Amino acid sequence: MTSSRLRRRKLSEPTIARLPVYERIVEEWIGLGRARIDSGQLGELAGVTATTVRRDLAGLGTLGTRGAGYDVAVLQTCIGEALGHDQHCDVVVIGLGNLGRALVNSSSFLTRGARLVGLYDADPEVVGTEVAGLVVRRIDEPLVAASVAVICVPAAAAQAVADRCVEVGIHALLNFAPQVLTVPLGTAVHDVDLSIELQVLLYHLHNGTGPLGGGLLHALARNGAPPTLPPMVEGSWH
Amino acid sequence: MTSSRLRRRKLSEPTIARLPVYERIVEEWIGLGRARIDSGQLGELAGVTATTVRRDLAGLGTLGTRGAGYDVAVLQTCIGEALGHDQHCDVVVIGLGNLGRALVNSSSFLTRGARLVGLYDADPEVVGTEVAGLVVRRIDEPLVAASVAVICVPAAAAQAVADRCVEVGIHALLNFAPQVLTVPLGTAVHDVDLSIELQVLLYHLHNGTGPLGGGLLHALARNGAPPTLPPMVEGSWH
DNA sequence: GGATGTGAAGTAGTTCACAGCC
DNA sequence: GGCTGTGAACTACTTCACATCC
Repeated sequence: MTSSRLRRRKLSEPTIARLPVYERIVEEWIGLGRARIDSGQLGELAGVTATTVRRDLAGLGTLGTRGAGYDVAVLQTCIGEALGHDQHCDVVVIGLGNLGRALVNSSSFLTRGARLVGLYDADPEVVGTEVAGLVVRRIDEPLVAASVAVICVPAAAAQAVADRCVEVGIHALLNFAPQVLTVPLGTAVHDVDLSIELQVLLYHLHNGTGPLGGGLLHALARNGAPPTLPPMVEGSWH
Repeated sequence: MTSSRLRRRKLSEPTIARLPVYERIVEEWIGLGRARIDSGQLGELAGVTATTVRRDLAGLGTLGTRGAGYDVAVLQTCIGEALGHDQHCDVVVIGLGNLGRALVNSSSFLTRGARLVGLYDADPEVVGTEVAGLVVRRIDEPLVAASVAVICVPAAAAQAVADRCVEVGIHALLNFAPQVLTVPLGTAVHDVDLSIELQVLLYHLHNGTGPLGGGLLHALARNGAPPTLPPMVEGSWH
């Protein structure tokens, strides 16, 4: 089952962040019944160069066939294994305002490799209701055992929530609150700040090279890639 | 008003993404009544090294005072100017499901430099209601003039929405749908995939250096920074 | 022929180390 | 003394170019 040509070398951070993108595209192609994809096609859809795709995938092992591209089933398997989708990771979501609900109801957020095991909220109106198949518990109830906590509470409440996570042994936090969290050594916090994405876009609109025509594109799309693709561009600067 | 020591050199992409983080921290300090901050403090709160902070800020001009750090008011002004907060940018949000609502109601998303000018949704239940001070319009009504569209519709609807944005002259799209968008040259798409953040975290949990203790931290927090800071770590790998 | 996989080159970003100024 | 600002060194990532294999 596990491909023998699998390699377990350490992947670079940018590569890891691109793997979920490749995975989604590959699954789209599988859904469309297509059997193979080459690095040029995958790169165009993912917004990166063909060379980058090949280097990223080569890091997982010898997945392709020279002259014929990649088998999408092989890619799905190997990318999934690299991301740890063969194992399950227990996740609790704390805070079920609009953002928390958007995440737990998303088709893509908690699907692969993650298993939702607990929901918590402070609002008495929300506690006791069922969201995404789980009953929401009071935020001051004991947290169930989990590996990851997703923090979607208001900024003012985030630090207290983080403290409680640490107490019960959750050492990986995904923090959506715009609030710096203080945690002890041994706990990892990853901040996701949705406003940054818009801020960066605004920066480029104001300071971009040129008045929003090709100039912006050069700033936004892949760095100085020649516009080989005639009618489309998928800019994913990150 | 505008500081004369302002510099307008081009900033690197990672620097631009860190400026909103510095801005938020500086504003927190202003709210606390503190007058100055040094690169070490700012770096610790932002999860980067002091050197990185100094290099980032030096890109905006000569903002600090040797021996005394930075005046928080100066930082707020200069970072705000760099990000274009002195100008306003018209933004429409399309799709008012949980994610769209989370964004327009967020305290930080549409505050600085952006002005919300239109909301659109397909659901007849939602159309006509008021959200964040604006009446939601039908998604097939003409879009108002804007510079940026934030796309929060389901993946299946995203391409049609993008096409309509391009038609009415909106050439900067912030796409939250897990869907590759095809747009003509001259339009910039920036994809935000919330699931990637969790995927990357899962990768590190499964493949991290060590069994989730200090090992994970080293993988997640600033790359190999010596643990000088005694009780806290703010990991922000990105 | 055609597309992968990869050494080599190039580019971008970070960190070091210290001169300069308060 | 302390902290900024920055050349220089270093590290990481991307891109080029091509040998390799189907």
